Amino acid sequence: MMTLTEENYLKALHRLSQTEEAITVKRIALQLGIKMPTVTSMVKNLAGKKFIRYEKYKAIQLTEKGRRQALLILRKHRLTELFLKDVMGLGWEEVHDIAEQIEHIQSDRFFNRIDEMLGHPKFDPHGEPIPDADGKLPFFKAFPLSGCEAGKKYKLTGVLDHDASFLTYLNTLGLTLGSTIEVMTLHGFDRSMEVLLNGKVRTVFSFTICQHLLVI
Amino acid sequence: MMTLTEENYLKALHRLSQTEEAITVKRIALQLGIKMPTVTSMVKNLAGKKFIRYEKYKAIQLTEKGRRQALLILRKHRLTELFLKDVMGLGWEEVHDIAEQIEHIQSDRFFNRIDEMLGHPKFDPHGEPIPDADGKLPFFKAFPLSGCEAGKKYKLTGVLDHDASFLTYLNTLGLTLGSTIEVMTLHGFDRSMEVLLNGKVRTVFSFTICQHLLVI
DNA sequence: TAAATTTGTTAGATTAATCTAACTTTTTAA
DNA sequence: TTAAAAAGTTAGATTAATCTAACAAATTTA
Repeated sequence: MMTLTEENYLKALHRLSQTEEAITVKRIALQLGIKMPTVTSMVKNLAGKKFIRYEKYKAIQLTEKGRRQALLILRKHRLTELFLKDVMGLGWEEVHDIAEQIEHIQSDRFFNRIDEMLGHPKFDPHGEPIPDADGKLPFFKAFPLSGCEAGKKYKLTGVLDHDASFLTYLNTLGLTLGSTIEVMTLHGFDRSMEVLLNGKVRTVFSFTICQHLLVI
Repeated sequence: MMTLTEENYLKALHRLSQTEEAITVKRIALQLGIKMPTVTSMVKNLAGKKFIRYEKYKAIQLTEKGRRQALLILRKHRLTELFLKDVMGLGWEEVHDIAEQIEHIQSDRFFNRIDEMLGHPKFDPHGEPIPDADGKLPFFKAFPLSGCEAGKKYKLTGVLDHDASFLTYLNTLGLTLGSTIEVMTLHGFDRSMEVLLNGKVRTVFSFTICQHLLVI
């Protein structure tokens, strides 16, 4: 049985493994808001349990066992978010913090029932793919709005920032998953862009915002 | 902010306060399945936080603050049980262990939404009264079947044992809340009784079983 | 390439929750 | 009413997760 803290480390490790950069003690510490020595000792613990590969001063890697475990927690998190939104009627900006707690509940019955009630969904309320019961991820082809061309029309399929403040901002613009985003003008100097949302609302997105919006 | 362990102590304390017997270190230790010295130290901690009154070698008492806190946890537990049964379709024998975990979730939004979806219910799936958001309990007049008379007919309104094995046994008899129980014969020697359930099933209840069935 | 900076590790302390062993107080019963 | 039993406390150890201070290795940069 894993502790709650171990589960949170695995989740963080998985998130960090999704970028190009190597997984370092520093990055884990930043991600979790704790100090490096704490990470060093936990990393030794997780290595002892074969969730990660670790050698002093080297980059850290999830093992297959660790990756699988992380994806099963992610599955519980994302199923919970969708349940909170679609069954319980909460907003997409408030589901993350609650799911963060419920994902640690130990009960297959509970999560399988959620999965059934939602009809075995493939994506959560932020457009993130939900791993299946075996820890396998569905194929996923969206890319960030920051890599888009002027004059084209896209569909919002996901967001990479799950903070309530960001999502509440999107709410005020009437932006939800499935909304259209037409890129009007690209500004090279700060990489911001002028956009038309749902054919109605006209505004400017900073580069940071564009990086956090996934479209197809 | 209370720790999970402190919350579990308060719940245990509240349960123990509902019988005649004084709350002792021994009873708390038995209730929680831990050793007495552990209880002594936690009891000092809870007294420091004004949840209980404690003097060495004396009986322990919940303060008003402690009682209120315990009832708020109980509220979350019982709302969750009803939600798991009525919204998620789980059986009354499997909801307790899951609710035991969910009751520690910190989110007013979550539990208020559950309360709303259930229409502000007054009783959980085991017939236990649900404290309101202020920690007040609804009036409750049921009594155990063990105190009943032969030849009379009663309605099952609650159970005092929430173990899956006990509830599964009731399931096999077709007993649910609202079922009728007619007491046919009382046996003085072992205080067991012959009963007729829902006018159909005839069986014998041991004294222990009768103590765990609440009726009106 | 050597010095400075950044990153990582070790050692040792702290807190919460638990334990066992030893001792003390209270209660029961001979 | 005192001796035995039960209940309770204290002292000290353990584990998980965290910290700070000090040191060591790796990387960057002048």
